[in-house]
Amino acid sequence: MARKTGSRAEITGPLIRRAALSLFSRHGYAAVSMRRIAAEVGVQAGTLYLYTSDKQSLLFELMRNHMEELLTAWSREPKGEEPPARLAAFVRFHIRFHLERPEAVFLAYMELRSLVPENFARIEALRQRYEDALADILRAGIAAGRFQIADLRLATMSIIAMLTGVNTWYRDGGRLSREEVGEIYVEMVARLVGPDRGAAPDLGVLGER
Amino acid sequence: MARKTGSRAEITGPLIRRAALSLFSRHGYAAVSMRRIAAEVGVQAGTLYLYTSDKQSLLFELMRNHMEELLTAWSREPKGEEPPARLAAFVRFHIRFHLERPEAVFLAYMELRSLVPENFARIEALRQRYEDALADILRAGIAAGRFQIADLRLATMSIIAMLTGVNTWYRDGGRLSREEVGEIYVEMVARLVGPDRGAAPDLGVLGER
DNA sequence: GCTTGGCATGAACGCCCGTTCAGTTAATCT
DNA sequence: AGATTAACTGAACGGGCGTTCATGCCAAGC
Repeated sequence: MARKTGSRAEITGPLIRRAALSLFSRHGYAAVSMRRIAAEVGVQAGTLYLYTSDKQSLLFELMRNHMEELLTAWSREPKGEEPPARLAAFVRFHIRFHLERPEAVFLAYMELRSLVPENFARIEALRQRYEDALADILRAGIAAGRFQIADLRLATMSIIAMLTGVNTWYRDGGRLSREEVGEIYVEMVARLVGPDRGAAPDLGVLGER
Repeated sequence: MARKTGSRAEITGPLIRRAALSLFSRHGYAAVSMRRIAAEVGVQAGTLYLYTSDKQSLLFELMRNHMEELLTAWSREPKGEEPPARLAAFVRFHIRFHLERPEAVFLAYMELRSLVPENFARIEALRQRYEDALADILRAGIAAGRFQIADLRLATMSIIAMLTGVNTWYRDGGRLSREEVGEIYVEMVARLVGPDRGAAPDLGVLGER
């Protein structure tokens, strides 16, 4: 028979990570003390060291966990065959995934400079793999004559930047749903990469709103 | 007769602001102590308080100064008449201005959360005015039938995000000059906002590289 | 009922923080 | 030469920092 509840440790660990994520993302790594994290969880500062070796590791594990979830989730995403469909899938996935975990996204973008060099390199490598996933789609689309792109790297960085930018302004309960935002971005990104209009929805549908 | 050199105070003040900008942007506001800024300038910590009322004001003045320079510079920029030309001017201006002062840009984007609410609101208002400048161009282009845009706000945010993103990867001495990057972005933004191809340079020119 | 061991405490360590201010220096003015 | 003043020092204030560790608690296993 299964346990009804986990041991205390099995609960406290995640609680610490959740509190650290929330506080780090709101106030910044350097501005949040171990004592403040502990207070949020309801324990003393010393207790944190039963679950993490030090403050830097706590930050690094949060960021690594986020980046690995991102890569895993994208690898499991249904993507379609043709480059335009794959690109549309990437846009929808990116917006949905990032809007689901705004704190982790904010942390991963803002606290890179708080990582010691070794940890920075590891996170950077994971981020690079994600960028490459998009670049691969664009490259395939160029090769297939479906995209018209002046510079692959600049197009890649532009798309990532505009998609991630959604997190800075989107609020639930606003004018547009997440899905509506996703569809408008699918359209804008499709224009950005070239003249192929085959797989993109007709603008008129969105224009009617 | 005019003074040969300024008084010490006229030199030390700017030195403090420059050191604070550099350190804040590299390590973050919370991670930089007043003593460290003072050491960079070559004075004792107490001296800083002859030039700023406190650490928060030092940060706020740096951010406010940056945002006001941004708005002033844009207001003085030659812009052209037609919306497509104005949009291209905005793109070129944004990239040029931001690449000229990466530290201030980084600070203004990363340290908003370190501002007390009153200062945050003031910086936010300045940023809003800049966004509005772009939104006004897009609105005029829609009204003139030159742009085809599904959602004005989303297009505005997308363009700002992709342009500001240049600062995260551009390095002098790299594959492309600032001007080349600017022209490629002019082209990508032109596609984003609609089918009007009149004012945009032919892609072939860039494609030849 | 007693022992074991996982879990948490809370005091302590040495250090750094933002800010103040009485006192010192050195240039300028009369 | 002496007075004035702007510029800066360096010590001090109260407090918080990350981290360690001897000690205690209490539920689980015998």
